[in-house]
Amino acid sequence: MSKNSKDQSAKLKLVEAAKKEFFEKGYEKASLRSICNNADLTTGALYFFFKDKKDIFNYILSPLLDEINTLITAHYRSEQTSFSDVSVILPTDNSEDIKTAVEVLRTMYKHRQECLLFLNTPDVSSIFINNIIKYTESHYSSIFEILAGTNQFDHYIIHWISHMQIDAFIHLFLHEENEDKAIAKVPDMVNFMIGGTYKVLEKIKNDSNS
Amino acid sequence: MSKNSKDQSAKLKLVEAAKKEFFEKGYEKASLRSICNNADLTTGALYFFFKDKKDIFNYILSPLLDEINTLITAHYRSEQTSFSDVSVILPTDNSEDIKTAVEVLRTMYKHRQECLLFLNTPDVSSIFINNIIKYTESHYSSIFEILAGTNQFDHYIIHWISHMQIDAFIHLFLHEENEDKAIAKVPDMVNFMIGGTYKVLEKIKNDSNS
Amino acid sequence: MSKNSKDQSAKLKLVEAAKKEFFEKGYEKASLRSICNNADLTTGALYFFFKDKKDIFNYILSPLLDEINTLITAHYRSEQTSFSDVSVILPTDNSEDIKTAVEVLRTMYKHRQECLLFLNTPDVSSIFINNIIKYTESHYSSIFEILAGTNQFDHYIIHWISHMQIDAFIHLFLHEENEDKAIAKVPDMVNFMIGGTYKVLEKIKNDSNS
Amino acid sequence: MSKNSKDQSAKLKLVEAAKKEFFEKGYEKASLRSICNNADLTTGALYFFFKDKKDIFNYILSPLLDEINTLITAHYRSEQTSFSDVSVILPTDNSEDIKTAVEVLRTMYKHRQECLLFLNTPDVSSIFINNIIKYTESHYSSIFEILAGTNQFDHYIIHWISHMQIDAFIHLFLHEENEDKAIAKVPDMVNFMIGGTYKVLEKIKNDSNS
DNA sequence: CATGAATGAGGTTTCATTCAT
DNA sequence: GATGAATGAAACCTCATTCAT
Repeated sequence: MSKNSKDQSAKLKLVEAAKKEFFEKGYEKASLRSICNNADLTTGALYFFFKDKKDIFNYILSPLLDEINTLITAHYRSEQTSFSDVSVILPTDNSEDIKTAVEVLRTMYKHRQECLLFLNTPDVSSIFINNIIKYTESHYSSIFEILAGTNQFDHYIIHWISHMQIDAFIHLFLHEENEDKAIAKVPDMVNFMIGGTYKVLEKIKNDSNS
Repeated sequence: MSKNSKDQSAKLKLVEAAKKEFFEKGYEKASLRSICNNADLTTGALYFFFKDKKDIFNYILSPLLDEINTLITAHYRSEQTSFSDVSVILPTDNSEDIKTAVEVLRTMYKHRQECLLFLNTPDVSSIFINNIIKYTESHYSSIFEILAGTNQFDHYIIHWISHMQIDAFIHLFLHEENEDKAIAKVPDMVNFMIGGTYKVLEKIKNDSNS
Repeated sequence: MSKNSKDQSAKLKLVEAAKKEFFEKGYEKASLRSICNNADLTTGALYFFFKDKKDIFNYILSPLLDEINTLITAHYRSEQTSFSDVSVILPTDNSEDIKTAVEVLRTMYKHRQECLLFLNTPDVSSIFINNIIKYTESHYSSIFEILAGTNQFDHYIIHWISHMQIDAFIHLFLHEENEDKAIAKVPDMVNFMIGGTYKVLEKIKNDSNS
Repeated sequence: MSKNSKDQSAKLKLVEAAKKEFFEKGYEKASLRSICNNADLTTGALYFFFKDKKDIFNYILSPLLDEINTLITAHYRSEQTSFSDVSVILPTDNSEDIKTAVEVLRTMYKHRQECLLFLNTPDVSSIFINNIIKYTESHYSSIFEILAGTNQFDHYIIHWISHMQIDAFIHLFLHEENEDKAIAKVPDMVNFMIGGTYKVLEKIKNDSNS
């Protein structure tokens, strides 16, 4: 046991100081010296635990990103197997999508600090987010082709809808610090997206019939 | 006259080199030394033409931002005078908004390079964009209250719709290099937004009646 | 142990090089690059030990200034308690002042190099010296009012006498490198000051009687 | 004639801007660019009129320094011829000295701005002032030997008295902006100096008799 | 006379990183 | 595990000065 309850392991102290520094100043402007000073340690100590600046940054984000990755890949794996009767009234039966999205949202709130940092670092987050958008996009692509009965339409609209869907969750997360309040807003957002998607599908059908 | 057609004025050379550097590396990581080297000039020369790093950055962006500001302020000035019969079929009569948006889009393509740089520099662009979102938001707020017949609803949804509307144009601009192709996609996006907005309004009405 | 007696700690080498540079070129024109070159170190090393240019400058002067401040404040504290029978033959009983002044002089010689640097940097020294002059002035002010029996006289003369008294010690320090020789000259200077002060007091008395 | 009464010759404008800049920032920190900007001219113009930074600085000071030099040299030339009966009551018959000093003081006030600048630039003024002190010193030296009847005394005291005498005028000039008020204070200062000098001479006589 | 452009050297400061101890 | 020292490169910026026009 440590002599003092305020004692933390050096690594933990570094990580805490780094989170603060990275979030406040951004990755580039964050100073390792500053991190070490705030952790009451020297730079040498940091380099014992971490390879370099990127390493400590990744170390902070990896629990969050791993968890999200797990959720997403699980989701898309299960999706390929299901996908049966789409003859429903709603143009998109995205109840599974929503379930996953809510899970992701919960994970984001669980690691709120890290997630804010992540979203504040576009160089890192954009790649990750774009990947998720691409998954979403290919998913919608199949649905659209089935529901519209054609693939003769501008696929940009699908990319955009996918982007918006992901962005909607990010926007929610950034504007509402309370997790439950955020989740309560999800149905409205989904409602909006369904309304929009329905309209778009309608137009595609009209265009293909004329 | 210049000896050689490849000769450009030093200021122009600096600006071109700076655009490239700023876009590739971002404002913070852009190096004035590097800009000057690429422009075949010394750093002293840059400081003859520009006060400091910020100054050359602003110099690059100001034509774009000035033009957009002019468009937007003109738009919102005219809006305060009109706003009469809303008893139309479409849930939102945003034809004027769209006209302005398309004008803004045209301006963005006119200064495409600068606009990409601008959007790539969140520290600068986020403030500007958030302002436009706020304008849009207050505009939608009035419309929603009238069309829904109540203001007893979560205003976050309006903020989000406003955000999406602006974001839609930015997304379009970033993903489509051809101006006319981009503009051709606007109706689809508007269609989507109308469909979504309609759905949201419907729900608000139902909720307020029950 | 160091490999070589010529090895000094890097900080010491920096301080020595800085003393030289600051004294020769003055604070403003002194170059940190030049200091580091002369200390066989890089500028980064300097910034490990010192916050900035001011910091290394202050580091050099503070032992001197702290010692002098201690002497002066002790002197003025004790003075407020004494100050009893002024019915002495000498117009000014400044034996205590002289004692303090000699102590200050000894401190100056103890840190001769630093003191020369200090006096060579008017931006820094003038504030410090003016404070001491002000103390001296208020001291003389009381004495003059008592001895002259009036305060109807031009107080500028007191300010000037105070200035001269302080300046006398500085002049002595700057012109005589040997401490004991300098101190040997103090009585003559005091003698002169007493002669002058006596004359001035005489005149004030005459003026106030007429 | 100029088109406009506000038009000044370019040289004059430069000189006025330079006086301000040099006085406010000191010689080293003064910026030629800044001077030229304030004079609404370019650096090239400055270099048409003046060789370099030193040149414009000297140009500003030379009228003052020339006038003072003329006064001083005239004074010391006349002095070598006079100097006859010293069998007077006053230890030093310095009526001529005072007359010259007052003339110098008047010249200083005539060029007050330049003189403040001069005194604010120790690198320049100290040489000039030391020269005057040396003149004064050699003058006092002769007087002391005659009046004391010996030259067996510490000549430092003469150097110091000379320094103080010059310094007294500078101090007066710096602390009193009104010329007539300043001159009115001269007799008190002279009185003090005479009192002090008398005391010192007395001591020298006593020492040489014992 | 004067401009406007450009140089080149120098300034202070910050930083990630390394390494002997 | 951790320290403290040191590197070396690069950062932004300022300046007196020059010169073709």
